Amino acid sequence: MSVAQEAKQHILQLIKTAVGKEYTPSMDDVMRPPKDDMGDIAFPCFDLARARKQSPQEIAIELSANMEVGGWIKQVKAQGPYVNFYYSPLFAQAVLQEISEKREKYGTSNVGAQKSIMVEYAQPNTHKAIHVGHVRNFLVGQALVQVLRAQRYHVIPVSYINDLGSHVAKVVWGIKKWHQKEEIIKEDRVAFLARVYAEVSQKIEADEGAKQEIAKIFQELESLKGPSVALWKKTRKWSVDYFKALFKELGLPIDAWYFESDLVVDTKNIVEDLIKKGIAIHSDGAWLVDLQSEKLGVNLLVRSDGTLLYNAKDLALAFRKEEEYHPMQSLYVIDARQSLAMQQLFSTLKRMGFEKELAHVSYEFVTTKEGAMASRTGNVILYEELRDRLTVMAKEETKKRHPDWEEKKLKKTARAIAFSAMRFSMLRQDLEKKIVFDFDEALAFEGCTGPYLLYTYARIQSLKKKAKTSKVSLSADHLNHPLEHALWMSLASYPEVLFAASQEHQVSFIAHYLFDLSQKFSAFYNELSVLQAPGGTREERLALAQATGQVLQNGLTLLGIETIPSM
RNA sequence: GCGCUCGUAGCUCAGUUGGAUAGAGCAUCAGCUUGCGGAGCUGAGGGUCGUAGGUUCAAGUCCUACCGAGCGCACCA
Repeated sequence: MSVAQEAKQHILQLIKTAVGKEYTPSMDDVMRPPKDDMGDIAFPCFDLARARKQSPQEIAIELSANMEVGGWIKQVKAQGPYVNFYYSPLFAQAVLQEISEKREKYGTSNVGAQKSIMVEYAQPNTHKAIHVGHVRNFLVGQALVQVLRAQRYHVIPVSYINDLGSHVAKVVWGIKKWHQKEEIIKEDRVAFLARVYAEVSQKIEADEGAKQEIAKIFQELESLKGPSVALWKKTRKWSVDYFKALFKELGLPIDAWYFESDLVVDTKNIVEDLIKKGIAIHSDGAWLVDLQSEKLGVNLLVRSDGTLLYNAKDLALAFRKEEEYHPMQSLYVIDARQSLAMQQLFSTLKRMGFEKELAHVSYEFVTTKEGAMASRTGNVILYEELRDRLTVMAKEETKKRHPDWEEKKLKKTARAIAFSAMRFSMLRQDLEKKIVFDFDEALAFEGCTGPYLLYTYARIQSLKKKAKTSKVSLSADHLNHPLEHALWMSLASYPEVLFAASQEHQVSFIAHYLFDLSQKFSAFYNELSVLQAPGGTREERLALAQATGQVLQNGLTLLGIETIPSM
């Protein structure tokens, strides 16, 4: 239990004692007052007022008079209908001590120690380009995995590669039709496939003959027999190799890879079984599971030409995962547009007797100002373009500040800054809100951005270096200034933020917290001198700064953002 | 038509699960460096929280209806 939680428990005990036996307050009954000068923890007396038929103001006065303060609690005060508690320097000291002892472990807990969770994310389609929409999925998935691991959940992150959809058949057809003899250089392979995909999508709009040819290729690919298979294998490998390199570049944790093309046999067996059991029914030549009684429409599994649909293969995937890892819970980090398909999947699995806990971690997609991105039309902002523009800009800015730095250091720093900007902009938004991508915003390094957080961290490192002492203060008696108080209160709350993020699958909580913490540190740093402060104060402020640096690093690491000592 | 999501300052977003006077960033304007890193800090202006009802001691938050935007709803993934 963190110091902050312990303190809250203590306060709950005080309240319980003062109120009497008929009442046991819970963690939810106490809150943060809206302003710092109102205290650190507040207890509203409205519920008691109703039970006792007494005014909440009177109760607040009565309760606060009946409480013994001491230790971490400096003062208890009735303010209107609230009882407000003020923490003492001993509490601040305990927080700083906890951080300096636990270091990179500060904020973690072991609530997940007995639970295994599989997290499926990073599900790109081969033969298509990776755009900033995919990037949101990758980075959210990565951060979620790391946040869950910080609560000691046993997490199995997996990637599912869609290498067999009708989009693949389109590309294979397009190459055979128009690009059979072209030599594609290695660097251009992935872009070439994306170009062909857009080209085919546009040209065959009303071409029934072409659609039939593509359907035939699809059948060949699914059965792995026929003249198109070799070309599919070759181009598929181009994409998969590219994904592996890209995931490595982003440092995505992935313990298992699944491929759609690898699930065909399993899927056919499952569908057969569903038909036998009467769960799947025949309709207009296709096979489907009727979920209308659950208001989920129909789950279409097999086309009238006998080929399999994505939803069917997802069933096989679920069983494959279960066989190989038997996780207690499975999370699917997938675009909100697939909410219905997800519900259909879960419902169908349930009818098949699949009993594990399943949940869709839904996030809204990324659009441009012109509207949704679609590989079909080529209206996309590619990952590489974003990365390269950010990197160039970060390098220019860094060079301006450090003309003496050598190329290697410059590059490493610029990369960290660029990636921090990209990651933070993708992670700071609530998952249920779409991101309207705008290059001007994405390239901003000021305000609520990744580079601002790195900058705060770098300043703290510089401070530590200049202090020329590794001695850490064990007291906090002088940290009474409102700016210092706000800072250590914020440090104390980090474990709770982390916990909430892990339970609600909202990594944005951490992003907002870190920004707020940075602002509080900057305000403190700007107003109060650390190195020039008198003896005891100097040591304590250094400890406060060091603790801030530690928490910043912990949080940034969970978000996948690498800190740098200077920038 | 049915379903899901969203609507908070000019723009982009928070708002700790119903609590005290609704907060940040960007943009605009005015300041701060012979003091630890100005990618920073301080201040100002800017709000009928989409609209109308309801629930209650208390509503940006919950309920209902409506308005607006986005997405989904049988052979795409």
